[in-house]
Amino acid sequence: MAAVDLATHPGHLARRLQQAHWLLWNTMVSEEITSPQFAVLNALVAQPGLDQRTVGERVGLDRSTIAEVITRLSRRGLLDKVRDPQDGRRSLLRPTEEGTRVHRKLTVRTARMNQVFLAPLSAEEQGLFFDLVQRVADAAEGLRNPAEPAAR
Amino acid sequence: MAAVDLATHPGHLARRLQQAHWLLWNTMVSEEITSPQFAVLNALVAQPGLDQRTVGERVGLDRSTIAEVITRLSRRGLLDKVRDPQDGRRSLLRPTEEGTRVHRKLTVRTARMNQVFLAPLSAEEQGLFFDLVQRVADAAEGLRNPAEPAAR
DNA sequence: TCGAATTAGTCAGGGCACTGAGTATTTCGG
DNA sequence: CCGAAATACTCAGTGCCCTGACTAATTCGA
Repeated sequence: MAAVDLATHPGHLARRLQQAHWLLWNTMVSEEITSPQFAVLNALVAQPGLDQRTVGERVGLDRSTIAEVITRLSRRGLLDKVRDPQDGRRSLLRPTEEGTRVHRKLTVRTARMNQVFLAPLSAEEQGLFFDLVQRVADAAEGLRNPAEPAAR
Repeated sequence: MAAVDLATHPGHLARRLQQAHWLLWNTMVSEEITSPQFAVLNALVAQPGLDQRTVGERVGLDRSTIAEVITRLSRRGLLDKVRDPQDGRRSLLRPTEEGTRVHRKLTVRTARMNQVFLAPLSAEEQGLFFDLVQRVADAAEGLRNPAEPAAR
């Protein structure tokens, strides 16, 4: 009676979108390495020697989650983790050779997957898709840090 | 060197979108009841007496996940779960009074939250957002069931 | 009618995501 | 120089999400 239509709820849609992506990733890219794992690997290939916190920030994972992801990647031998001799709090990360190789392989597959994923949209629509989703996500993330204290 | 820009990856964007939504839900709707839990409650308010599988289908959760969500809702006393006397395989679900009350309360808050979430977009853009995201999600979900065997 | 599918649900296992509390290390102010 | 604050990370706890293997119940066909 008083129920709403979930199709009008952007959050529900967001969840479905991610599930859909997960499915496609799993079948077209890899069953071993997940999308967040690839994101971490990608960040380290771009800039080896980053510490955990920074990588997490770059790919959008909190301190706990990034720790888990790194543990798994390290267990698979795709990255090395060493204590920073300059600052004993940090762990410095860099991809292994195997990690670099895997990253290269998945990059190709990921590109193909993205095409399939966005295939239902025209080129202009794809641009729009990125723009709209990014603006919504950015705005909501912005609400987290209540925007620099106005005064001073 | 060979790293890609994650901003061009729809999957990464989808993940960020969902995280953003989760954050907003948590602060504006409820810290107790999650968005998937609300979706299940909503389906049962619309149609009490559904079985687990059907509810899962309606809200987009697989058999295992729907079972967990229902356990939690039931533990909180928001729904009743009874064996179908007509078909001993099924569990029939219906919201309790408390469940209905909670659903009503959250419906109001959810509407407010959705407005804030989509605030960065104009009215037309919001329509577009729904259309684009829905089409991408639908298409990917469609790939799961390889579309009715062409020749019978 | 009786045995082979089919169907609903459970269970174990792996992974993502967040919070709050706790530990170790560094930095900074007095 | 030394203690308080900040910083990086770990750990425990909760919840979502999926697969594959299993159990119980029903249905369907020979």
